[in-house]
Order: sequence, then C-alpha cells, then structure tokens
Amino acid sequence: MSSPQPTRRKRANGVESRQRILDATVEIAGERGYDGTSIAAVSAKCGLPASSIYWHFKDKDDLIAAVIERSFEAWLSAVELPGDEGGTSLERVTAMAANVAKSLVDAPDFLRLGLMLALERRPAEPRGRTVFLQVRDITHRKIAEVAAALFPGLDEAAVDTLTTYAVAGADGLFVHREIKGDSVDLVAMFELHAQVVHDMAARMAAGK
Amino acid sequence: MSSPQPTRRKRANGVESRQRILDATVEIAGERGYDGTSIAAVSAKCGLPASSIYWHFKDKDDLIAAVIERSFEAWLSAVELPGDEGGTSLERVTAMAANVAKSLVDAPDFLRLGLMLALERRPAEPRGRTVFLQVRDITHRKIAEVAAALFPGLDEAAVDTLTTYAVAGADGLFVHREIKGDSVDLVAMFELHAQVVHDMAARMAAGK
Amino acid sequence: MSSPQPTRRKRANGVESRQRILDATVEIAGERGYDGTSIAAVSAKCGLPASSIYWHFKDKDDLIAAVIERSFEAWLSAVELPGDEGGTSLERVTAMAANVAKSLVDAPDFLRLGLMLALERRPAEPRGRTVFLQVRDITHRKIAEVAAALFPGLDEAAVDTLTTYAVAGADGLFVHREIKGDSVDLVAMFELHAQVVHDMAARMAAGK
Amino acid sequence: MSSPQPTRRKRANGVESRQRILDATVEIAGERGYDGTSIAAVSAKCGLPASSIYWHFKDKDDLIAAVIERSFEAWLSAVELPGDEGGTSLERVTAMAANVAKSLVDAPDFLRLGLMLALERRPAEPRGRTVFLQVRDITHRKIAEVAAALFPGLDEAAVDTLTTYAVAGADGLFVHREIKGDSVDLVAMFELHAQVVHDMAARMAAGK
DNA sequence: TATGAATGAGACTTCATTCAT
DNA sequence: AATGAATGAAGTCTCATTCAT
Repeated sequence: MSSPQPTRRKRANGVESRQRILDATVEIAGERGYDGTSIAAVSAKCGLPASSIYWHFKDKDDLIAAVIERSFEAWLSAVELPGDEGGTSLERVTAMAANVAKSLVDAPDFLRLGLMLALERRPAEPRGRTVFLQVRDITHRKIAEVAAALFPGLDEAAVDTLTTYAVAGADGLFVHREIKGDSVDLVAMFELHAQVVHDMAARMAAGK
Repeated sequence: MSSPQPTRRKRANGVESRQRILDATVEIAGERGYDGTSIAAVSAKCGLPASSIYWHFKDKDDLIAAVIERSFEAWLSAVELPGDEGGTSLERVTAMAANVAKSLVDAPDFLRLGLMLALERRPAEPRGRTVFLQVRDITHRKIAEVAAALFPGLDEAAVDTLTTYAVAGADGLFVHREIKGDSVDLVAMFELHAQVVHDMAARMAAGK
Repeated sequence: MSSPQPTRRKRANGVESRQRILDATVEIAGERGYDGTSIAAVSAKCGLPASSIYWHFKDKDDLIAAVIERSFEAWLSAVELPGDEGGTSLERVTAMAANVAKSLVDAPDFLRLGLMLALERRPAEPRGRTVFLQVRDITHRKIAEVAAALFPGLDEAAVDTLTTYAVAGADGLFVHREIKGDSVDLVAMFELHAQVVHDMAARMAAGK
Repeated sequence: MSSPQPTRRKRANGVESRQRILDATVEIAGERGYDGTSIAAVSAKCGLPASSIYWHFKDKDDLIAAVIERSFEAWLSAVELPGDEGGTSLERVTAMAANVAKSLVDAPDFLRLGLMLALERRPAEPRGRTVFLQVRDITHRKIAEVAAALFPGLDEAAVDTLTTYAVAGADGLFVHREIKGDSVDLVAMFELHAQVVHDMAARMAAGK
C-alpha cells in the first residue's frame, strides 16, 4: 500500500520512452510516409513532448531511420522460417512464401513505409531510405542463397534474375493488397507466386 | 493581322499557364509525393506566382488530381497498342508488355506518384488517390478483356486472378527499376513476365 | 466625409509594409544584436505577422542585411557635410567631426548594430556583417580622400594610418558614450579627437 | 596508496570541471556574444552534460558573469606591468601600451565579449555586463592614477578626459584589429596611440 | 487572366532549465 | 559531484490559402 515505488514511475525511463516514440512513429510513418509524419503527431501519439523526442533522436531523419531499422528486425524475426527442411522443393518454397505473406499481413508498416521511401526522389535522400535499400539488398542475397541451394543447376545470373522476379512479384502483390484491402488473400496469392517462380526456376535449371 | 485580341496579347494565355503548372507539378509530385509537393515549389518551377496556381486549380488536392488525370491519359496514349493483331498469343502478349515497359521507362512519374498515393493511408483521402485507383481499375478491366479474348476457356475468376497477377508483377518490376536505376532492363523483365503470365494462363485454360 | 478611400487603407501596401518591418528591426537589432533579434519580436513591433516578414525578406539574414544597408544610407545622408569649404583645415576637420558626432547621437543604431556584428565570429558569417564591413571600407576610403586633399604632403601609407587612427578613435568614443549614456558630450569628444588627429597629420606631413 | 578517497576516484573533480566549463564558455561567448552562447554548445565543447553546467552555475547569466570575472583576472595578470619604473614618461607610457596590446592579441576574448555585452541594451541587463562595466571602471581608475602620477600638473577633470580618450582609442584600435585580422600590428598602433596621448597630456599640463 | 501581399497554422528544431537518481 | 531524461517556451521558417486589384 505504502509501496515506495509502485505505479508512479514517470520520470526518466530512457529505454521505454524510446520504444514509445518508435511505436508511435511506425504507425504514423507507415501510413503517411516521410513528409506526412510530423513530430507533433508522433508527440501526440506517444504522449511525450516534441522536445523529448529530440533527446532520443537527433532529428526527424534519424527517427525515421531508426524506425526502419527496428521494424526490419522485427519483421525478420517474424519471418524466420521455423522449419525449412522437409518436403519437396516446391513445398518448401510455398511454405516460405506463405510465411512471408503472413508476416506482411500482420505487420505491413515496414514494407509500406519502405516502399514509399524507395519511390521518393529527393535532393537530400533520407537516411531511412538508404537503410531500407540496404536491408532490402540483404534480403535479396538471402533469397538468392536459398534459390542457389534448391536449384544447383542455376548460374549466378539466373539466380539473380529469379530472385529479382520473386521479390518484384512479392512487392507487387503486397501493393495490391494494400490497395484492395483485407478482402485480398495475400497468402493464397503468394503461394501462387511461389509456384510460378518455382516452375520458372525448374525450367531455367533444365535447358533454358 | 486578323487576330481577335486588340493590342498586345502576350500575357494572358490561360491554356499555356495551366500546362506549365501541370508540367511543374508532375515533376515535383512524381519525385516527392503528395505531402512533399508544396505549392511554393511548383510556383518556383513553373515561374508563376502561387496565387496564379489557385486561379487555375481549386486547391492542392485538385491540382494533384489533375496531374494524375493528365498523366494517365498521356501514358495511355503512349501505350496504346499500335497493332494488336498478328502473331501467336504469346507474341502478342509479349509485344504488349514490351510496349508498356517502354512507356514506363519514358514517363515513370505517373506510376511512381500513383503508387506513392496508393500506399498512403490518410484520414482525408486525396482525390488524386481516388482518381489513380479508378484509372487503375479501368486498366485492370481492359487487360482482363484482352485476357478473356486470348484465352476463351477461362472463367471470370481465373481472368481476374490472372490480371491481378500480371499487374502486380508489372508494379513490382517497375518498383525494382525505380530503386536500381537505369541499369535495369525493364523491357526484358516485362517480356519475361509476359511469358510467365502467358504460361500461367495456358495452364489455367487447360485443366488447372 | 463620405470619401471613398479615406483612412481605411489596410490590405496590400508592399512598400509601406517593408518600411514598417525595417523600422521595427533597426530598433530591436540596434539594441539586441543579431541573435537577440527574434522575428517574433519584430513582428510584434511592426504589427505584421511573422509570415509576412518572410514575404518581404528571404530570411533573418536578409532582413538584418537590409537593415544595415538602409541605415547606412540614412546615416550617410545625415552626415553629408553641408558646406565643406571655408576656414582653416583644423576648422574644417573639427566641423566634420562635430557633424559625425551629432549624427551618431541622433541615430546610434546603425553603428551600434554594426559594431556588434563586426565583433562576432561565427561559422556562417551573417551577410549583414559583410555589408557593414563593406560600407565601413567605403567610409574609410572617403575619409582618406579628404585627408589626402587636406595634407598633400602625406604618402599613401601615412594617410591610411591616419584614417585608421581617426576611425578607431571615433569608434572608441562612440562605445564610450554608449556605455556611459547621455551625460557624455560626444560632440566635444569628437572635436578633441579631431584636433589630435589634425596635429598628428601636421606632424606627419612635416618631417616625420 | 595513501589517497584519502576509497576506491576509484576519476569522476568527481569539481574544480577541473568548472575550469573546463569556463574554458569552453569563453571561447564560445567570446565569438558569439550572450544570445549566441547556448548551454548546449558549451556542453558540447567541454564534454560535460548540460545538467552538469547547472550544478556549477546557477544559470546562464551566472555562467557568463563568471567568465567575465575570470578572464578579466587572467587579462589583468597578463598585463601587470613587469617593471614600471625607469625611462622617461613617454617611454614608460609606450611600454605600458605595448604591453596591453600584446595581452589583447594573445587573449582577445575578454574584451571582445565585454564590448559586445556593453553595446547591447536589453530589458534585463545580464550580470556579465554589469561585471564588465565594473572592471572597466576599475581599469579606468588605475590608468587615471598612473596619469596623475606622471603628470602632476593635471586637475581631476583633465585626468579623466585624458583617461577616457586613452581607453577609447584602445577600444577602437582593438575593434579595428578584430575586423581586419592578424595583419594589423596592434602593438605599433598602441605605441602610436601612447605617443599621441602623451603629447596631449603634456600640452594639457602646460597651459591648456 | 492574373498577381502582389497578406495571414494563421503548423512545420522542425533548439532553448534554458529542472529533477530524480 | 554529477547526469540522463524530461519539458514548456520559443526559435526560424514554410505551409496552403485568400483577397483586393
């Protein structure tokens, strides 16, 4: 009852505040993009005054970049294939695609914001854009490794084309769902895409 | 001599001013998105004062919507299949895809801006977004018609899935090129995509 | 009585607004220096909203520079020796000095602000500082011409030293009055200074 | 071994921290003036967090005042005439002037900041300004004493005028060097000034 | 057909300062 | 003896928009 430090925390909890700010920012930036994200809006959503946001982040650019970094890691750990062995290569590819689709349905902010940033062309490129493109490259490379492992017959150029096509399809289907809303069955679409890409890989690995 | 205007015209050419404003706006909005496009920036680029922009357009929303409309029409007439007869269905589909790819390389602003608008989620949806989604639907329907004509065996649902997949791939490949730059051969990628989609259609039309 | 456009001017008078802004700014900047001059304070003093100030001036730097320019011109025309002929060289020099002293008592803002700017050392030098130093150089040259005319025996280096010393003394006495207030008889001090400088010139022109 | 502090000291050296803060502040305030000196900038330059500055100084005003005090003392001990006997009165005056000039070249921050503060007119006068004007008065009195000793024939008013003129010239020449930079030989200028003032004193002491 | 000028709201950011630890 | 975190006020400047001419 007379507890010395019960609910009344308030002052000074850097780590938690930082999280609150980032949480608010993903939500807003994921919906409105870079320019549409105002510090005042973030401040209102997280409850901290604007000046406190600047204690944790150098400027808006830094904040958006931090958001991209954090939500990529979150997305990555959500995707992380739980069991990637077992089944035919088609089954495995399909399972992976379904997994990615699910993660994008659950947490679309990362990719939505990332694509908005990627499409922009501004004189002083936001750091968040750079970060997004970097993690995107990392992802591309990981997928390429999987493809190379599944289809040893493919040369490097073929693997790259295949990966590019796979990623582009994923992006496009994601955009489609963002536009059309929840009625779109993203998992089914990704599974279809997985099959198509798998066929393509098989044909490539065969003769050409 | 027989000019209807009395003394010097020179100033006062509504149509041309309107074009200049729209030209400036596509460029800026195509690069920076809705929020990133300021009336002041448009004014600076087209040379007309901000108040003149408001003489031609009700507000920013109206301006952006007009840009979308005009650049969609421009894009449409650039794409308009010059001769859609002749050749196998694969050849025709491939030619159409190459054609679209070329138009997107030449004038990417329309789709870039459109996708940016489409990805945003804001309380008061900009009219430009609505317009983009409408013309997108129109496009979808046109493609569906072509698909239905080429593969009479497909039912409506199959045609829709096929079209969705075709468009999504195109979007994704476009995004890929926007990110990676001129080194990406969009035409080749679109041709590959056309082939994949054609195979998919053929398989669908067959049994499943 | 029923005059169509009597007192009720208000909207849109660019020239007058510009003057009002400049008037307010000299007063504030003359008392508080560059950093101490806030746009909000200028806005409050001149009655125009801050955003209107930015219609007339690119930014704060531009505003301060404009102030320096205008008040230099005002000061110059206030100083402009009414009749510089007649009397001995000492009498003429003394009259000029008294004239300058009077102008500095009447309108000290220009020099006070200028000296404050001159003393500052900041990474991005304010344009106002540059302007002040330029007009200062012009003044220096004009004084040197007078000195050369009055004492034809002096070589260029001697004229320069003399002028520098004359200006430095004036600056120092001005600062003294700024510190000690109205009780200081600046005119008398300047006349004393004029005499000293005149002696110095005479001695220089003689042997060494 | 015999250190009174138990385990590691390292942190917690009040005196040194205070010095670091003051060192940083002279540098910044000497270059940017009162308003231009932000606690954040001082913090960045001295490496201590802003809150630590407030542990050592009540507020910004207090900090600036402390800087003025300390740098006046430093300047004073740098000037302190090493041997003020010997030679004619002219030689002695000249030597003193040269000494002062050297000190101002070596450490101009004190006077630069002081003059900036002195020129400002703000509702709530900073304590630093008051302190500067006080030490300035002290200096004035000391010089007056020297003058009275060297020229016993002068009455109080004459000594005051002489001192005022001497100080004003020094200020003005200092400002000149601050503007024109290292190329100005301040020592030579001060020696010239000393001679002029000496002549003036002699003439005053004679008849008038 | 246009535009110079104005304007309130709000953008990002820094300010001096406090307080609990 | 110090500091991480917070905060309200204020800083400069841009925003979309209006209105009289």
